[in-house]
Amino acid sequence: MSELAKTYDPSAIEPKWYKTWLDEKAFHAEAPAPDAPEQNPETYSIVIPPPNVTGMLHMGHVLDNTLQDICIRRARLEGKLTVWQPGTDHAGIATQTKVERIVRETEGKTRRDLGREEFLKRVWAFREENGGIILNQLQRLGASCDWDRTSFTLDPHYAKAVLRSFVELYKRGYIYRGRRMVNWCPKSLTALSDEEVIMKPQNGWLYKMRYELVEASTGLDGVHRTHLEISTTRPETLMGDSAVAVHPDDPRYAHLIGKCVWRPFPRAQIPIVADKAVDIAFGTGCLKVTPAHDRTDFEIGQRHNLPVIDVLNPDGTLNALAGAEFDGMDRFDARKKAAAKLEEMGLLVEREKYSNNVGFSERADVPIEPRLSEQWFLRYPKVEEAKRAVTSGAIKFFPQRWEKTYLHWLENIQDWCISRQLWWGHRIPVWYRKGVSEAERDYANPMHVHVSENGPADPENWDQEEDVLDTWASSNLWPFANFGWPDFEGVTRKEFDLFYPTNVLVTSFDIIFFWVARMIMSALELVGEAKESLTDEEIARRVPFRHVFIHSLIRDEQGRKMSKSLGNSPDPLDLIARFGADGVRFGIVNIAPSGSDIFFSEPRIEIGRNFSNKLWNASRFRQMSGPVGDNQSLQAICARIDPARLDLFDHWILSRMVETSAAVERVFETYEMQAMTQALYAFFWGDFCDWYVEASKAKLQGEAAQTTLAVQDLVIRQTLLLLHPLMPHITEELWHQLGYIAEGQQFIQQTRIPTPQALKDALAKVGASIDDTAAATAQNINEMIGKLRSMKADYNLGSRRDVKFQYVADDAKAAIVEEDKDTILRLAGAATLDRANAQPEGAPAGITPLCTAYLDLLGSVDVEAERVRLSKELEKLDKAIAGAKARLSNEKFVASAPAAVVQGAKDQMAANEEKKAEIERLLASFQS
RNA sequence: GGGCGCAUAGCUCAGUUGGUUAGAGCGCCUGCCUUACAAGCAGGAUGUCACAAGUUCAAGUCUUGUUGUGCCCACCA
Repeated sequence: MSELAKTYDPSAIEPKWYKTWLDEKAFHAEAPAPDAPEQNPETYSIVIPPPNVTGMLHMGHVLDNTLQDICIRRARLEGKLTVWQPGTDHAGIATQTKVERIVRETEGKTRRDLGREEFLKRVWAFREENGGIILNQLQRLGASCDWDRTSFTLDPHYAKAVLRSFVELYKRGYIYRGRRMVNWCPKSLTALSDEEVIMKPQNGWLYKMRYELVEASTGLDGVHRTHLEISTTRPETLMGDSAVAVHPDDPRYAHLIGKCVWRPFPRAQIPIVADKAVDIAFGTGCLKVTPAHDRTDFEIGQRHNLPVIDVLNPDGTLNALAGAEFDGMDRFDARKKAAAKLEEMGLLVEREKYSNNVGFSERADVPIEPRLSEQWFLRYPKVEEAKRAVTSGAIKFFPQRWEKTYLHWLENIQDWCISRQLWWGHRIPVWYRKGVSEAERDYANPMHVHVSENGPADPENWDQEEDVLDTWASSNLWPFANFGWPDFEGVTRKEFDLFYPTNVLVTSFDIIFFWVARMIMSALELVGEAKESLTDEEIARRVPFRHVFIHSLIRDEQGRKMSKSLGNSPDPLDLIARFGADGVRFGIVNIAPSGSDIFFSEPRIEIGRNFSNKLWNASRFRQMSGPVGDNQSLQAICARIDPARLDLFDHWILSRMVETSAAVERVFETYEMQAMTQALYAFFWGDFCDWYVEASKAKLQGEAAQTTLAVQDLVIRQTLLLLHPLMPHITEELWHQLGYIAEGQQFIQQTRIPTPQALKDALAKVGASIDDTAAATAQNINEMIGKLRSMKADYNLGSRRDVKFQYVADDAKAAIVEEDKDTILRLAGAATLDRANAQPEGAPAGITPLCTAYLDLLGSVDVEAERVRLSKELEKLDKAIAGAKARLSNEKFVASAPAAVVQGAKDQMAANEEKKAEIERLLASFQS
């Protein structure tokens, strides 16, 4: 134990301890060996939401992983066998796009220039180089993951699980091939799921144009028409129009149904069809139908057998079907050109500014195209059970309101397009027979299509499906694939039984659909025997986690999302360098409300750094106050307490310690982590440092010194244990510096954190039970000291220490004041505090819970100022008394309120009236 | 269009099942380098708890409505 430095320097402490923890495998846990005495220890497990393998740590990761680490480290302190499973996600589109860009920039080549095999080599090489970065960054944050278990979604064991899940779901009829409208990203050149499409309001134009009727005619409304007027935001696709639709009940057009209009270019007759999807009230009530390029239009087309005319290439340029003049043109250029051409032809009626929602590709950030294509789809399994998992309570969301979001999504669930036209990912384990064309392929015929984990026995006769799986179709196996599923062998089965289901999933709401719901459904379907439906008991056994802790998103100070392009995302490593990992952890949790979004602000992170320093200095003071005795256990410290020497302040701080321990314990029932930082901050800084330590300074010279130091050691010990999950490094360092480490133990985490009851019991055992009355009296003394300080400040004597006070009190209270006079003098900064029998002449007075105190101004009191001050106080009291009186005189209140509340009001009023009388007396004395 | 939140001090937010005179941090003002800590200490000012009605002995807290604001979902061209 060396002397601590004056200012805490985390850079010296944090890496040192992290390295030691790693070297000693402090975070590693595994199932007990078969011959171990304890075969079924209490366990606690979490799987990390795997970050993208090439990702960089951002503030969202900091919050998410700090919260997980808090849960994990607390579980260790509770003596549980604890596993935090780390790993990374291959992140199909994100990673592939990144490497494609690098290849393009450095070699001027596309992935197709390189070919699939060569390109994948580049991605693996890139992953080799960058794949560990984010994990190292998590280590710098202090994350206590079991790194020996680090997993990657393309590892062989994981790939096996992914293939197994595909084959099983296929066999059970959940996966099928279909030709459907999908969301197509013209930049990434792949299909996307609905969840990967972000709707954004866009300012554009609504074009109103005319389609010439083949035969002009008069409608039921008496209007003679030669044209139909149609509104569209996308004139560039009109070449793909194969009909115009009207509502069947629309009197304006009913007579035209079955007739034709001229599509202007390429000029062709297209029919007018009736369909209820048309909104009579929108625009003119006529809808041009482009089945290839709009979902609704596609459905209308299906109902009316309309041809699908695809005028777009996969990359978003127009093709030859759009006509020679548009062939090869970008879709947005084509929009202008099509509008111009309509205008030339005299068919453009008007163009008005218009704002509508357009779907954008989440990754590439370009407008997606609805596109008809052949894809693999998943009909979600166990949807009903997934709802029941939550409604039955097998899975609980915190905060609970997210359950509604989850259930609502399940109510409206659509089949999931799981194939991606990418190379980086799990290649779909389907093989097509060579020589059988796509047109004649029969998916039910095993001679045409082969689906298995290992492929056909005669691979030379088959071609494997080119597509890979959506990344989320592999990451949804994360909670069970990492604990040995599907082929449990030896000890992994035991591990699975011990660590699955995991206790809690910690994540933010934006991936409830992407990941959380899908994990639940896949677990319900795949963990255990194949079954049509599940009972509540089976659901409870299969779910991947018991709790889902949803935390908020971190935004910048103006409430904007953090993004690279805005440059508003602080670099966590920079913050860690300046404030320490513990400081950043404390700071970010301290500003993270459970409900709404978090507005990041650096000054608020500084609080964490400041708190670290406070903790450090309080420990330093302890070290300087006297030699550290036996601190190796709760019992050893308690044994150093002489119960006869415990004073009011000791009882008070011990009682606050127990209360704070209970408050922190409650936090882990609801995951309201912010409450933990607030409770610990208020207790350690506000109660312990500001009051207890200051009050005990005098005693350190006296006979009670040993007991006082033992109480300090006890409080600091409990604080370190309570704080360790949040601030692991500094607490570990202080644990060792102050001699808390027990014989034969290496780390703080090996200590069982005492429960509030255990603390009380340990104290009781040495005859030092906490005396609540004494604690309350100490509180009164604190209030009295506050009053004395305030009186000094009012007379500009705040910094003087030679101030003289007198007081008037009854004998009982005077005894208390006399008993603790030294402490009061010291903390109030006064020279004397003498008991007087009557009010001294012309001295300003203050009413305290224990006495009326008078400040000796040596005759120089400003009478007028004093009167103003007292009048103000009197006013406050009058208000309080009037309120209490009104209530107490109300019979209904006295009759129906709980007795304690009524009594409280009475006591309060009595005390206030006493105070009031005192003030009135003082005021009167100034009148004379 | 449907759903979910939020609205409390200048700022960011706490405020348990309704129950004394509504709190914290930051910022601001005053005074302190008081021997652990200036990343600190002491003191101080600032609130029609968005608005309106209702329930109740009692409402920041519960109910309804209004306004403002944020987010999620949805095929109005």
